[in-house]
Formats: sequence, C-alpha cells, structure tokens
Amino acid sequence: MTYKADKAIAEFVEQMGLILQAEGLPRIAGHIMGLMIMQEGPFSLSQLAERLSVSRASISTNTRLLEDLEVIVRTAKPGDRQDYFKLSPQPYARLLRGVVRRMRRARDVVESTQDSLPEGMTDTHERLKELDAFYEALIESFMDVVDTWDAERERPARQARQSERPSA
Amino acid sequence: MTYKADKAIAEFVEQMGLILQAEGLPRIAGHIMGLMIMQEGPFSLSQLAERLSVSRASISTNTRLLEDLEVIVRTAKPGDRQDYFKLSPQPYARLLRGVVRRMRRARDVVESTQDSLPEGMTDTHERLKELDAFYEALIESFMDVVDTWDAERERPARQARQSERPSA
DNA sequence: TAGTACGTTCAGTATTGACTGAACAAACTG
DNA sequence: CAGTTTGTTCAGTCAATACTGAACGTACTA
Repeated sequence: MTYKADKAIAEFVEQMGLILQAEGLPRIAGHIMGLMIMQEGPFSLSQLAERLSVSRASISTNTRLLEDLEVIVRTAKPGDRQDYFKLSPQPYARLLRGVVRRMRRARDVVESTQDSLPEGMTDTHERLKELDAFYEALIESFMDVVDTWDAERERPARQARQSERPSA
Repeated sequence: MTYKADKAIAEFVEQMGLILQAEGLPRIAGHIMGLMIMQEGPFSLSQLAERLSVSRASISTNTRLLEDLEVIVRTAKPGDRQDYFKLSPQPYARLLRGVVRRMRRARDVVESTQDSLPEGMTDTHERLKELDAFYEALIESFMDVVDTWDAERERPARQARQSERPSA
C-alpha cells in the first residue's frame, strides 16, 4: 500500500521544514533534507523543484546553503549535464559542526568581554566565568558526539551502506 | 575608570541580543539577559525599559518569556509594588533544558514517522534510525551537561555566592 | 553560429514577527 | 470615592527575509 508511504513521506517532509525553520534555516531547506532522508535520490534541481512544488530559484539557493553546511553533496551522472544532490555521508554530524562554530563565536564574545572589563567588578567577572565554563562544557560535549559519530563512520557499518565510501 | 566598564557593558548587552536572536529568541530578551549578567540587579520593569531604551510593553512580554524559560525570576521588594527581575540561579542549565525539550519534540517526529512507514522501505528506515540515534546521543549529551551543572550547584560553590540558596 | 538546457542572481512581493503606543485591569493611596 | 501606579494585552507599524519570476551567463549541440 503505497498511499500510506506517501502520506508518511509528505508528513515528514513538512515536519522537517518546521524543525529546520526552528533552527533558523529556511523551511525549504528542511523540505529538501526531509525528502532526501525519505528517498535516497540523488535528485536533480528540477526534480526537487517539481517534487516540492517550489521554484527552481529557491531550490538553487537552498541546495547551495545545504551544500555550504555540508549536509548535502552535489554529484554528477555520466552523460547528464544536470547537477544531482543527495545527503552527505554523515549529514547530522556535519550540521552539528556548524552549531559548534556558532557557539565558539558566542564564547569569543564572552571572553573578549572578560578581557575588556575592569578588574574591580568581581561579581560580573564571576558570572562571565560561569557562562564561559558553560559554553566550554557544551562545546566539549558536542565535540564528543561528533567524534563518536565520526569514529563509527570509520568502519563502514551497517547503518550506512551504499555510497558510503568516497573512493568506491 | 568607569567609561571602560560602560563600554564593555554596552557592547556585551548588544552582542547578547544578537546571540539570543541567532537562537531564535527576540533580540530584546538577549539584551535583558546580557544586562543582568553584567549587573546583578534586580531590576524593575521600568528600570529595564529605561536602561535599554525600549517600551515597557516589550519589557513586559520579554520578561515573561524569559520567566517561562526559567532564565530569570520575578521577585518583590518589601514595601514596593513593582515587580523586580534577576537571573535565576542556574540560568544557562535551565535554558538548555528548553533546548532539550525542543529536540525531544523533533525526535518524536522521527519516531512517529518510523511507526507509520511501511516495513518494506528498508533504506529509509535505516536513515531514520540513524537520525533517531543521533538525536538520542545529542539529548543524552545535553542532559549530562545539565546534570553536571546541577550537581555542582548542590554544594554552594564559590562561583555563585549571593542569593544562591533559595531558602536563605 | 544559432539554439537549447542548466544553474545562478537580482528585483519585487509577501509573510512573519518584533516592537510600539494606547487602552485596559488590578491594586494601592489620599 | 477619585486618582495613581503598575503590568498586561491588543491593534498597528515596521523591518527582515523567504520565495518567486525573469533576466542573465555558460556550456553543450546541431
């Protein structure tokens, strides 16, 4: 019964749009990512536009965005001039790396404030120190998750079989 | 030299506005939080409005938001009808709890999709399983950070001295 | 070379939501 | 009771930005 599948796919694509949107990304980027989770692809730009009922311009900008975030990769088919897109091998870990970058920048703000603040303000320095320590713990914790994920990726595990190894 | 301090404070308040905004919260919420990190307060609603040069309406809605997120607490001064606000004891850990809640909802989407998807789609199920495992690892990692923070809070440490114990 | 397919970019539109001013309700003061 | 003070809420405005259609540049094809 393929109707049930279609409905589940449509629902998931829609929800991923909302989830990514809550993370500050365009909704369509979430739709693209959601679709690629549900169906491996690869998809051409035109296919994505038609499948998601949005303009090719939107697909172009959002695929480039996801490409910059290293969530998807652009591939080619022999004898076909179109660009094709599919999920990159470890899309979630790569996405998380971007989050870590953002948190590092936030931490930089805290630390530069610590530097430029007069010594006398002891209480303020303590609160900043606490915030800095919090960021440190969080970043470290994130990196742990990413590293664990990458380690798992070393041995071509069952959970990511096809097209996993870059030098196939 | 208090000019240097004022400049550092203004800069930090502004930056916290941008950081919180990047996390999907209103900029003014970041300003409030930033100010309270730099100066302990407590601040009345009117004080915040004047200090940050925004309307009292904005302060009202944003203090309520931060209150819901458990980042700040509303207090009272004897013989003063105004509400006063200051950072809650472990504001960052509490904020993180909200993030965890959001991620749990996202994970729910993944799992309900797994349930409603026909068994036959093996590859899709594997990708969803990977995403689910990723969320699981992330949530667990977050909870670890929060728990560690809370444990540290148990013994009234040096890094959070005044007004730390609820039953003073 | 002209023609076509493909992806990108740019100006314009539409939507979202942050912020404001004003009206309002509740609690206090004389 | 009338008059303040305080916080909330609501309609309206404004700014940010996601998305579209059209124009453009490039590369392939006949």
